[in-house]
Amino acid sequence: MIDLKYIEKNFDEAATKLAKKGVDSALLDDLKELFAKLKEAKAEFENVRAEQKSLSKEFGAYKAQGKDVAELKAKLDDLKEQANKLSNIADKLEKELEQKALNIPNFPDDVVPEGKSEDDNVEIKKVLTPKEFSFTPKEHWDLADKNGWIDFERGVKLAKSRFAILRNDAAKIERALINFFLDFNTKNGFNEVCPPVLSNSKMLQGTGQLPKFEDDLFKIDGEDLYLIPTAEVPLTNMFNDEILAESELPLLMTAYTPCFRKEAGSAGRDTRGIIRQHQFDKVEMVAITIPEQSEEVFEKMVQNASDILTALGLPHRLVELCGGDLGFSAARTIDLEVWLPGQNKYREISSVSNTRDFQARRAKIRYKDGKKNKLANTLNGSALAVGRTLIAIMENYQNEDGSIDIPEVLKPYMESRV
RNA sequence: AGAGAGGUGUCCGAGUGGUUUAAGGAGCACGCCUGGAACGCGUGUGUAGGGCAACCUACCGAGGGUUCGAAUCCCUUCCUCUCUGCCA
Repeated sequence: MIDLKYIEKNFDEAATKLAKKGVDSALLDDLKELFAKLKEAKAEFENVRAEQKSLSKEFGAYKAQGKDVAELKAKLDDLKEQANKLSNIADKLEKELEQKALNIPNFPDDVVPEGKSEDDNVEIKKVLTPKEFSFTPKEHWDLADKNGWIDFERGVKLAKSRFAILRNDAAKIERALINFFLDFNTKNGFNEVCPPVLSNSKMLQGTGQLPKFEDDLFKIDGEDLYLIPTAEVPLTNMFNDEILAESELPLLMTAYTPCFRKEAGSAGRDTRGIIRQHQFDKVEMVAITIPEQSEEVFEKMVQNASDILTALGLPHRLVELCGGDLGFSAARTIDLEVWLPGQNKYREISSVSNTRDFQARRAKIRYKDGKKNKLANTLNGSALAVGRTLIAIMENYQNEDGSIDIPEVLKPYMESRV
C-alpha cells in the first residue's frame, strides 16, 4: 500500500510519480479528501468517547456512594448514541479509504524511465551472443512434436486449454532445471523453502494480488484459498504481521513451486506452445531487507538470475521496465529476456522487482531498528521460470535433424538419460 | 469430521464487569559496576492514530451483541493444542 501520509504532505510529488505509472491524479485528489475527512471524523468521535468514558467512571463512583444516577444516566445514554453515530461515520470512511488505497499502485523509483508500454523499456545490456545457425531454427512446438516432448492434446483433455504434459526428456529436463536452479541459488546465499501452494486472501492482499487482480487467480470453491500465482506470495508473507530483528536481515529465500494463473486478458496471446500456461513451474527468489540494503540486494538478485542463464549458455539481455510496463507492486523492475532463435526474438524469462515498503506496509512486515519498528523492504525475482528455460534450451540447443543437446551444467542432473 | 482445552504486547504469562490507566517475568536499550566482559543493580520499553508537549483515542484472534461501563458476560466465526476417526 502506498503511504497516505506521504500523499497528504507531498501531494504534487506523489501525483507526478504515479503519473509515470499512468495513474490519474483525480484518484489521488479523492484519496486526499477522504483522508482529511476521516481525520476530522475520528477526532470528533474521540472527543465524545473521551467524555463518555470519564463520565462512566463517575457513574461507578456515584453507585458506590449510593448517590442518585438518573441524571447522569440520561447524559450517558445521549453520549452513547452520539458516539455510535460518529463511529459509524468514521468506520465507513475508513473502509472506503482503505479500499481505494489498496487499488493504488506503488510509486516508481526515480531511475524508472518514462513510457507507456513494453516498447518503451530500456535495454541495459546483452549477455552472450546468439549463435549462428546453418539452418533455419525451429520454434519449440515443432521441436516438441518431433521429439515427443510435449503432449498438448492430452493436457487439454486432463484440464483445459493452456495446460500441457511434458513427456520423456522434457519431463527430465524440467526436473533437472528445478534442482539446478535451487542448488545455484542456495550456493549464492538463498535459503531453500518449500511452501504451501495455496494461500488465503489476507496473504494475497499483503503482496498486492488482491483485491485488484482477483480475476487472474484460481480460487478454491467454498474456501478462502487460492492457488498461488507465484512463490513470491508465500515466501514474502511468511513474515506477514511480524516484527523481525534487524540482525536477521537480509532474509534471502528461494523456492520451487508450480504457479497458477488464469491469464485473463491474454486471450489469443501465445496460444501455441508452452510460453503462456495456466500452470507452470518457477524457482523464485525473495528477499526481505532494511531499506538501506534493498538496492544492493536487488543488484545481487538480477546478477544471480543472469549468471544462471550464462551458466546454461543462454544468450539474454537485461531490460529496465518503463513506468507504464511496471507491475502494480513494483517500484522498479529489471526483466531478463532470453534469446529464442526459433522466434527470432528475446522473450521474458525472469523479472526481478524491488517493491520497497509497498508490500511491507500491506503485509505489516517490520523490523526493530534499535527501539523503533520500521517497515522492511521486500524484493522478488524469478531464478528462473522453468518452462521458459526449457523452451530456450530447446531452441538454442537444437540440431538440424531436430534433436536437442543438453547443456553441460545440466548433465549431472540428468544421469538417467546420459 | 466428532469431543475437550485454549488464543492477552517482541516472547512467556497473570487477569470472571468499574484505580487494568493490561500485573509479573524474559528479551531489548541506556546507565552504574569492570582492565574488558558476564553476573549483579538502577532506569526505560506494547502497537497504531491525533495534538506532536501534557494528554486523548483505538487495539487482548476476528465480527456482532448485552451494559452507564467489557480483555472479562452472550452469540457467530477463524485458528492452535490434546484425544478419537480418516489419510500419503
